[in-house]
Amino acid sequence: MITILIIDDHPLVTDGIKTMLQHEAHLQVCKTARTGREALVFLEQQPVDVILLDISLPDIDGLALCQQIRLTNKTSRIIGVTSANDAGIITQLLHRGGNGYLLKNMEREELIHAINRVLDGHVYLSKEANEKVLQQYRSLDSALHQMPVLTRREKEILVLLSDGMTGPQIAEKLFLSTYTIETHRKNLLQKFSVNNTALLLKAARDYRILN
Amino acid sequence: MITILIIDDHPLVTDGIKTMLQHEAHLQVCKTARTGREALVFLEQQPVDVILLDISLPDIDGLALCQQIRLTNKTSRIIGVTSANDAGIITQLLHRGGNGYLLKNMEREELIHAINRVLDGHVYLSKEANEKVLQQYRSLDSALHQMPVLTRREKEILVLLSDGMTGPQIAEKLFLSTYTIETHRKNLLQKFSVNNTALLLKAARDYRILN
DNA sequence: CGAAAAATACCTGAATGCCGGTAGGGACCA
DNA sequence: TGGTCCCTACCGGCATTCAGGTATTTTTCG
Repeated sequence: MITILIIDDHPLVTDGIKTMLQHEAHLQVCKTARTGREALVFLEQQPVDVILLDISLPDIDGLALCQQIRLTNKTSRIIGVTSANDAGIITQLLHRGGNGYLLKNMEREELIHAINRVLDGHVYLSKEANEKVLQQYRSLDSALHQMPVLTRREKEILVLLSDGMTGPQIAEKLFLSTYTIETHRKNLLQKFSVNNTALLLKAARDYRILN
Repeated sequence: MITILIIDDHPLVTDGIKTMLQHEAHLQVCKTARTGREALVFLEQQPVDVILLDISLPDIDGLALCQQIRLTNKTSRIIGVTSANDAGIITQLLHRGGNGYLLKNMEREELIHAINRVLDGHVYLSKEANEKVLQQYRSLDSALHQMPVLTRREKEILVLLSDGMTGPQIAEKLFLSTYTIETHRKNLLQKFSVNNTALLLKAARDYRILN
């Protein structure tokens, strides 16, 4: 018996999914939660095999919830469900421990197929969703995703920042003025279009400039 | 007829793949390239349906090459092939326009299945590769050394910090006082024995609490 | 050589982070 | 019913970062 948890605040959606699954004897929806908190409390007492998570919840950040579920729940398979077909969400979801991605206008067969796939250890992405990702690259703004070109000094300082060193500490280590370090940091922030060091390091990892 | 380009600098690998595909009448390997440059030059003159790209090339960054191919080549399906089974590479590959991910120790059937899937508009990830991602989370159970025990609130705030949010921003999002957020941050810093947020996030990743 | 890029350094003001506390209320449990 | 967490909130003070600049020197390269 495969247990399923549905997280969505629209009864219409949860009912629809339950209906889709009602003739599958081995699939049992053991709980529907309307909020992230409700889901987390439930999961603490009773883990499930598959979690269908509405990412487009208005009151809570679905992506953060996915990551949070993953923190304490290593074996569950999480499938993100959304109506908003935002391309960036997919890689985000995988980043945060998701195993699949479905659109709300899915067919019954696709839902069941997706559940089987993720239980089998695969990642399942809906065809429509994947098309959106490809469109991202087809569109012109892919130039925006261009990897920033960093100078030697900038890379050096980026690494030291990722080691958690502060500006003054780096300055001392490299026998430079603190002003100089801050100038380099400023240029790094600008090149990555971010506004704090945590985001800078995150972006640098995304671009595989940092580990 | 489906045309295939293989990019790999090991003849052993390219030959192996060609052998796997030789009895498939509709699949034709029309070119093997040993360098990224060679592949790009070829693609300018003759686009192909499927590209099998060795990501673990020593002389060139395979992920960057994937992105570069995608910039000028919108319809080709790109499948990353690697022996190094680094979990982080998968989402990177998708982020840069890849459509699939295979390990070099794949079976013939899996290769053909993957080609069919990506041509069908899906994303294909090898089961083994996906398992690695999941292992990241499972390894927590056998947990390493003294991993700090975090409360629910602390985990939540840790995730938001890793998104680059500042204290005041998190406070606003969670309808809490800035003081409260800073208290939680303070406790997190103490639990991980670090003295700034960059090191906190680094440590949390080391403990596989964050991605 | 000459231009462009990179590296260095400085400044100010505002915002945020870090460190050392303290402290009340609620939940859980022996 | 008393102890122990957890969550919440507050304070002062100092350090650091961020966001705007400007400006000089050194390096790189056609």
